Amino acid sequence: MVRKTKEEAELTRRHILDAARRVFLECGVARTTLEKVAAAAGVTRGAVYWHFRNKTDLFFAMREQAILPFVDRMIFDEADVDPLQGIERALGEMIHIMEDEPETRETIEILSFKCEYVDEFSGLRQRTQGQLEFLAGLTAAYQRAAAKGLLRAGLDPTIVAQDTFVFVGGLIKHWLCSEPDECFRAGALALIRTHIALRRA
Amino acid sequence: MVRKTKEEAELTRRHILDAARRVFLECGVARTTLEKVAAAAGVTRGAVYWHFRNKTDLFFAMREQAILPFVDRMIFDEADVDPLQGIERALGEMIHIMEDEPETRETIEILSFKCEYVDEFSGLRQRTQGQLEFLAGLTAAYQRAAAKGLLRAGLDPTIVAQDTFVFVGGLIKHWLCSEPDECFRAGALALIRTHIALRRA
DNA sequence: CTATTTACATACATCCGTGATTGTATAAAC
DNA sequence: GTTTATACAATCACGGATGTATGTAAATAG
Repeated sequence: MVRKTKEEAELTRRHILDAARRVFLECGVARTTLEKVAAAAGVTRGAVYWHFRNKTDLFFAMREQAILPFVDRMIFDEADVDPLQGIERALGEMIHIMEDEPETRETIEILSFKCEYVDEFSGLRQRTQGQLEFLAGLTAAYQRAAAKGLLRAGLDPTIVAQDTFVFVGGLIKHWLCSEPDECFRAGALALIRTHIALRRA
Repeated sequence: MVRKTKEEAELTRRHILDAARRVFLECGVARTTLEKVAAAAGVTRGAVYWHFRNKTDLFFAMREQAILPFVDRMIFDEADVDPLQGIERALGEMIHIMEDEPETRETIEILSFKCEYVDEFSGLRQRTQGQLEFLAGLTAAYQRAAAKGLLRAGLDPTIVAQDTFVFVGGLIKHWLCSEPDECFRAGALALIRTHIALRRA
């Protein structure tokens, strides 16, 4: 049997994407061969080339799929009574996503440590749209906190937002570097709590 | 003329290392070919293979050379009257190194965005000895600050040290991502100042 | 029921990077 | 002054990855 129904084809497409993530994670993007991906997906390179133009296309497709749920859940509620708590909740949400959504975590791990930002990938390195929105959301939330008198006196909402933005970048990096059983992971939420508490009036 | 004197040979070795850094930075480690490195250094692959066993060897040699000065200058003075200011100075020093030592900055940029942590490189990803020492130094400095009553009440030195450690990781990442003329770079020192000020009693 | 398109598998041509081998002129050792 | 080791350059053989071209059987359209 060769020709598949549309639903089956969509299924193999997903299989290929899943396989790509696994192989990217294990071999790195550069050393990943479409042959390896195909084998991991139980198909041949023909199938991969049918669904994706080349490795780059496959990479971006995988990225898109995993990044979407991430940004969707990183929203700061403008009607929040306590914006600082809202920020803390959002950061905690990040940790939880990485904890119990392996697909997303693995993709972030690939983007962080398993690919080289050159040529067609160099565009990803500049702050992406999602990152800028996140920073903007942080800034707005801190401004709302300041307006409510919840922010410690003398703190510039813009600066603290950048500080938290930087903190998040480092947090993700170190969280991914640490082993699953390492105390750093268990302490991540405490770290976030301290981070926010430092800014509270 | 083929055979060179020892000093000349050492010079070509340095040329190759410099060229490797440039090519790694532009092409990424994976897409860097020893032919490119050789061409950039004005020699042939024969010379490269004479001085280095292979690309991995060359990579680690480049890394060692640039990382050494970095850790040397990241020392916390135990006799410091104001440990918090000592930490602030150390973090500022990092920024200054990245600003006016292009070799070190480029190497860190390669390590951050231009190589994939798989196989022979995966060992670099776990916290290295230098990183652990840095974290230990931070913790000790914060403990000294706490003992002197300089740390804000209720703060655990271990936690704040981890927080600063995470902050540093994020700071380097975002600093490298930002363009040289971007306001983020100019504001880095202010960010560090705020970061420390938040912890002061 | 026929024609056409789909969803792949298979086969092929090409290039590119690597490592090893060989060649060689000179510096250094004795 | 001869020998030997050095510091490369030049050449070669090889595998491996890519993209494309072709084959094909079944699904779908008409």
